[in-house]
Amino acid sequence: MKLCVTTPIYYINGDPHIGHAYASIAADILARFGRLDGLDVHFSTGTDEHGVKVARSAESAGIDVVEFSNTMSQKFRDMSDKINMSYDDFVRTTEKRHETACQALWRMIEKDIYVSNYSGWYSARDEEYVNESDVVDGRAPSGAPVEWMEEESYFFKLSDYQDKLLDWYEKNPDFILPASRRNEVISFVKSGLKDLSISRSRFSWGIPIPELNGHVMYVWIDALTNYITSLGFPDPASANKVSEMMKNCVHIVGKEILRFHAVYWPAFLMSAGLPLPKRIYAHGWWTSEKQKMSKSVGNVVDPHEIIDTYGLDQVRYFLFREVKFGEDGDFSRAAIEKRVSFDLANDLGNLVQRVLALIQKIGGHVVVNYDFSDVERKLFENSRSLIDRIRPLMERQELHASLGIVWELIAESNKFVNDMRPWELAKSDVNKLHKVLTALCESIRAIGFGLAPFMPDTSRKIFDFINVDGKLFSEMKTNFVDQDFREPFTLFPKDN
RNA sequence: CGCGGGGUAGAGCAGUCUGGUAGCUCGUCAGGCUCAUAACCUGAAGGUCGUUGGUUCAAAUCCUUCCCCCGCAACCA
Repeated sequence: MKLCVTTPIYYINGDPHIGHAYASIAADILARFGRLDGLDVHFSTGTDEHGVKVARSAESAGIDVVEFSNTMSQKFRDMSDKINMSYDDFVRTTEKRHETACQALWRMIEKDIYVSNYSGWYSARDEEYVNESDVVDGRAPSGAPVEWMEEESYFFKLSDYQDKLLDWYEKNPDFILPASRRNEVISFVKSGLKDLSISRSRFSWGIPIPELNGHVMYVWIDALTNYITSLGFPDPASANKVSEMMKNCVHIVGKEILRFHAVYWPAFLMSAGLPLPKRIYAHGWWTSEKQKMSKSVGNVVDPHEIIDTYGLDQVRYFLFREVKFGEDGDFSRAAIEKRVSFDLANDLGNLVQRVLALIQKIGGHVVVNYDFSDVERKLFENSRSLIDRIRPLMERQELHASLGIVWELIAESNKFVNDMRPWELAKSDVNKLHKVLTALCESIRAIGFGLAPFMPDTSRKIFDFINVDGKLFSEMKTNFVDQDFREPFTLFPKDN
């Protein structure tokens, strides 16, 4: 079984912020879950580097556009590494392989392409077309005057795909999630699709259209194609991989770019005769301390800063526990501090600590005993079934709910310790004590696996405590054997 | 009258389809327990379920009036 997971390719016009990290971590969680589940995973991310805005930013910074792109792209790569992202490939749209892929795709959809004139309100000062609804009194939002402009452009016959797309959405009701977003897309498509302008001749920082001087591809084909560039398209040797991976592909996107992925991209793929992805999942946006993030307010959350302050796994956990994936949420210091203290230190950290400390007290050795009574059996079964209960949630990208299930097991385990009072069993019933500890080893291992996609470092530490390999979920089906355990250390120290 | 979602305890939400004592998580207060960075248990406070009128033995739930909030409304990377 194959699984392809993608993040958007990030536009390099600004520095990475917590929103970029959020999308990337979400995709990383899905990719890690897939690998632990034994799937053949391809996980790609990258940067989107063409367009007039980038050319202009480079110019105003007095830097060559290629050098500018290198620098900015590296910032996103640094962010990806900072968040412990397990990507297999980082696609830059300025790479030669991507130019090849875009031009090949262009040829494959050429039957749906025609030349005409693109017209719209153009702001010479901003060097871009302005959305008609944003033009007020002949001025762009920037205040610059606009004029009606026409230029030759190539168009994609998107209008021909309206019915095919609606048919696809109907036959694949989970193609777009969450459902509320799917409804928006469907209503948009039903309102009627216009053909899409897919080239520009007014600027040159882009991918040249094959055998056509003076035109470069305009955003859509250039950007969206990255997903198959990463799979080796158009190399014939990769054809099978492209096809199989795309069928099992989950695109994580921001809600602001949903339409491109849910309408334009499937239309291009249909036109090219390539398989459509399995899922387009639109995530929400974060506010910062209840306010929209903006440079002028000064509340933009820098992933590096926040990770240095709270720790990587703490941040990864917070982002996917605090808010239901797909909805908007608020990022606040108070909220993350509370989650770290209560959920991580008190619930999770303390569970691991109290159990392993107990084992140390009895000499660091557990005599495994699966001859359970009903109480231990219940914890054992809930532990062994953990991943099977999470899997259907992960298949629908319900990341928040998945963590909720893990915390249910953590709570159950803590309660189990309270109820069984193993510190007393150590004096009264050693045989029973080892059954209790065996059940707790099972639950801690299950918790480690449940956390593994979300908090890889923490998970690794837990596995090391209990001598678990931790590479595949299938390990959870094996019984523990008698063994010695080392002294544990505190997973989430509270520094007053 | 563009399409859609929503207004339920301090916060975030479920419940509305298939009417029947208003629920979950977190927070607050009091007690118990304590192996541990503690957790758990017991009890308590806190809601006229946006508004108006109606149907009904009974309405958060069905019908109706009005108010408010939020998405989407195409070239936005």
